[in-house]
Amino acid sequence: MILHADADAFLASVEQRDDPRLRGRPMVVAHEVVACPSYEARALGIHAGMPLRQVRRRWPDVLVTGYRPEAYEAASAGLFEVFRRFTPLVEPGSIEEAFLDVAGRDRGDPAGVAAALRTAARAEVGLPVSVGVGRTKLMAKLASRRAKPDGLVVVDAELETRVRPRLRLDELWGVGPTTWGRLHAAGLHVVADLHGWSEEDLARIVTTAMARRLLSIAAGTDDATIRLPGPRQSVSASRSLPPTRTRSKIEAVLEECVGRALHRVVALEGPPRLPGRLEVVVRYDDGAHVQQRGPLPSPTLDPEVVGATATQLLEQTAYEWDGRGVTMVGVTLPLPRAEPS
DNA sequence: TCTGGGGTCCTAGGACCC
DNA sequence: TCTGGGGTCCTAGGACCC
Repeated sequence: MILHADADAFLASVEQRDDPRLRGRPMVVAHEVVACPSYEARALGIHAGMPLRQVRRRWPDVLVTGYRPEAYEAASAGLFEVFRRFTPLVEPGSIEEAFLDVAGRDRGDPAGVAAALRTAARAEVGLPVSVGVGRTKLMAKLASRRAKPDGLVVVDAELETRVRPRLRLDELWGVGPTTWGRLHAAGLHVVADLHGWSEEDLARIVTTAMARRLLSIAAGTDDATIRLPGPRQSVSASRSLPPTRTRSKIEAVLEECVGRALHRVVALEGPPRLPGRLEVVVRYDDGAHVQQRGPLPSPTLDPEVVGATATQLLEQTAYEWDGRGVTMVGVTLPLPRAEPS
């Protein structure tokens, strides 16, 4: 069986763990906008993405904390240490969630393992972790969603048989607004609607990979394989800013992003990995993104060289001649595959 | 109806080689 | 010299995730 373990309101829970005054109270982790509300804040109607100003106006008593990235990374490391003690087959989904394969482990029934894992995470890391148990990754993930907050849900074979055909397609992991729009337009709403469709026909509506995945979900043969994480493929840094077209400001923010990204590449474990290419992204005040990519003169971690290339790519976005204001700039450093040498 | 700051994966098309 | 077929690699652009 597959477990999906997911820390509840991760950022807010770390803050509440570290500051007793925040416990049991509506609070948010925010910087201009809400990144993570505590469950007490969610009960009021506060959600991620809400402007902080609005929160302060409507709920003056809600407590606000800033970000502490180091604390979140440490908490994440602690959680994964606990996970890996239960099984080496751990597939990270993000800093706060993972799939675990506990089949064939001599540790009792999966529900018992899941309960023990929740207890261990609470005792050792101090965080509430919800766990879903299912035959496939999809089932485990849906189960953990329903287990929140701080709960455990097991989807056994019988429940799966009843639930699977009725799943809404937009609930499925990997189906976003675009794909859902296409499926909906074709009259497909729940998994059972896929009955009788061939991959060929479905691939005329969505991509072939998506068609294949959807049909495997309908057939109950969807993914139950844990994939162990490989080396990181890219490192990026970005910063949003008030709408501007002032070149010096934008270039300064870009330089800062280059510095942060390079710093993080240097900090990666293992042999050094030198980026040979660079991507620069600009977001305008209407939400549109523009990207420019190009090679570095040679693979390097030299901030001067990377910064110069970044500035050139920034020029190539032609932001200065665009009427719109720039609200975000960022860089991505694609990393070469780490070669066993 | 989407903040901000991260990431991954898939697909199409072109270059290049045999 | 031209045509056709095949494979691989790289890049650009999206969609989606937390």
